[in-house]
Amino acid sequence: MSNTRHSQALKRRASIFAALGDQTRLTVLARLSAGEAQSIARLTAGSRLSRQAMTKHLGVLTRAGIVHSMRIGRENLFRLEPRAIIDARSYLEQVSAEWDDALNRLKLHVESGGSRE
Amino acid sequence: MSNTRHSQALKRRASIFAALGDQTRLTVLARLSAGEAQSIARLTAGSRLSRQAMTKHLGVLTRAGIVHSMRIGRENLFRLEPRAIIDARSYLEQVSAEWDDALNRLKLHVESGGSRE
DNA sequence: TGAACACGCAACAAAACGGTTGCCCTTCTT
DNA sequence: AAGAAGGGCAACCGTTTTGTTGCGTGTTCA
Repeated sequence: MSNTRHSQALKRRASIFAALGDQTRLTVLARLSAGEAQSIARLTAGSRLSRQAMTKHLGVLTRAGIVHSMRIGRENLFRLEPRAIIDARSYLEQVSAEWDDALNRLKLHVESGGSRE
Repeated sequence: MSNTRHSQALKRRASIFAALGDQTRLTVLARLSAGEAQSIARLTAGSRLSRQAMTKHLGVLTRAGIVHSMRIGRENLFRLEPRAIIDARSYLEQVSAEWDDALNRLKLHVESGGSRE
């Protein structure tokens, strides 16, 4: 079934948006969007969270593909992974484009006085 | 504090993304992006959910400002509200732009052989 | 008018979420 | 070698989310 593949894409997108749906994680993202990879301790320093809480948030972002990490010595450095962001962005572009199209069709429809389909 | 206003914007954005972070709601959005306002019963018909579950999902989308409804007779019609979508989209554009900038700066930095800061 | 339709509200249960605490291990640093 | 720094793992807890069920209300239509 092509339905299955479709459903997988949907699930993945949902997980990306879900990962973005949290203040703390958006803040982390803002810090990482500066480009520099940062350790858990460093990311924790700027917030009121415990290190373990931050670790969990980073886990959510990682599983959603928004971020990825590499171990360097005793540190675990996290960096932004823009592919997921770009995917989410293009999805929203698509939705709003479809909506615009629908609006334009409706407007034309009304102006032309048509009533067929 | 300007911090408070900032935090409010963050919270709102997070709630928008959180509302998008669900398969069922993404499916609803896809249907509504066709442009036509649809009733709860009609939206429910295409899914395996109960009407009440769908009602709750629509509540989430409504509170996030992604959708709005109007009562017509005995029906409650829901329509897409693109402002929230556009806001979310522009945020993602901003993040990926910042990230691109960071990458470019890094690349320039490496190529020029600089090591300061 | 009465049945069918569309919906709201409230109570409830199961699962997911966000966060904490305690303990342990590895890696630096002195 | 010993302490400090960075972090993983698992158990636990309160809250939120997601979904269900039961029941009541307004609307449409034959």
